[in-house]
Amino acid sequence: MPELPEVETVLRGLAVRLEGRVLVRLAASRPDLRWPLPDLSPAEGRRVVGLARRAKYILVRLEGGLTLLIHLGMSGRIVLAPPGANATPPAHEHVVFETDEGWRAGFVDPRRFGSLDLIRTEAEATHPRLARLGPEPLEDGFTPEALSAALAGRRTTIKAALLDQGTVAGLGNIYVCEALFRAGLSPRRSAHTVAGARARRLVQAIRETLADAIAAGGSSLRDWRQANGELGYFQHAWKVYGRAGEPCERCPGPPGCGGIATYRQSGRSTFACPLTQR
DNA sequence: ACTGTTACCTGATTGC
DNA sequence: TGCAATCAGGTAACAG
Repeated sequence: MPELPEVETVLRGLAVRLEGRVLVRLAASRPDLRWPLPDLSPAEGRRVVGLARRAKYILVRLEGGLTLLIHLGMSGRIVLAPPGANATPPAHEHVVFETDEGWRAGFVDPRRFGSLDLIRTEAEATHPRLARLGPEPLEDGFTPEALSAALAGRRTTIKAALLDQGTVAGLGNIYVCEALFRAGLSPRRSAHTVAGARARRLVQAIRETLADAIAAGGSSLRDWRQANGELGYFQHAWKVYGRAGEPCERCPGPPGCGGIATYRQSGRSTFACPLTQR
């Protein structure tokens, strides 16, 4: 569920309570999420030296060269509880961290597509889940040249290529739809035809979409919340996602356009304006 | 190597 | 109202 802006939002909320603190207790209430949970005892008693994000992963770096690697999957979130708060944990809270200040951070994930690993910090770059990720879209390495090089020769659609975390890291179904709308590119366009001016437009559109979403605290679909319990509000800024049949803001209105179209691409819902996205 | 499909899991919504 | 079918923000494993 959470895509890059939501993960970034969770990370920022979590950092406030974890950075510089000692993790005095880590406890799992089941043996696995998507994969078996690691033995968390090596992390206990260690100080958090910093938090970072790579793609949709949160990296909690601990003193002594260990990193907690968190992925929220489709339904994962972090629920913070202040010291002395009512001890009833939320439903589907599978793992909890407690700091020396008494704050608790619970990993809540009904669908359990999320994951938690404990790895050596020096092995981050070579970890199987991180090694093949493409460039961070908000960093300097994500250029039109890099994007068109990554798309060259690919016979799949631009939408599928952008959902591939090896092309660019952190996009999911919502932000791919939104970025393609902003770029004026059809989700069905062949990936390899996105080069030159189209690649420049797409890089810009992806950057702007993500930056705007982060500024809004992410999108709150259903009851998704930030770590501090607040709702993000970027869902109100969606131009196409979830807006099937509505007129798109770039179209002059009827006649001419049946509104925003929705269709399935590789099992996922796509939303796009059939007139302004080519 | 590349591409599309399936599977993992629960809960909310939709349709009969 | 009840129940079944469908759909969800992700990604790894698989088949072709």
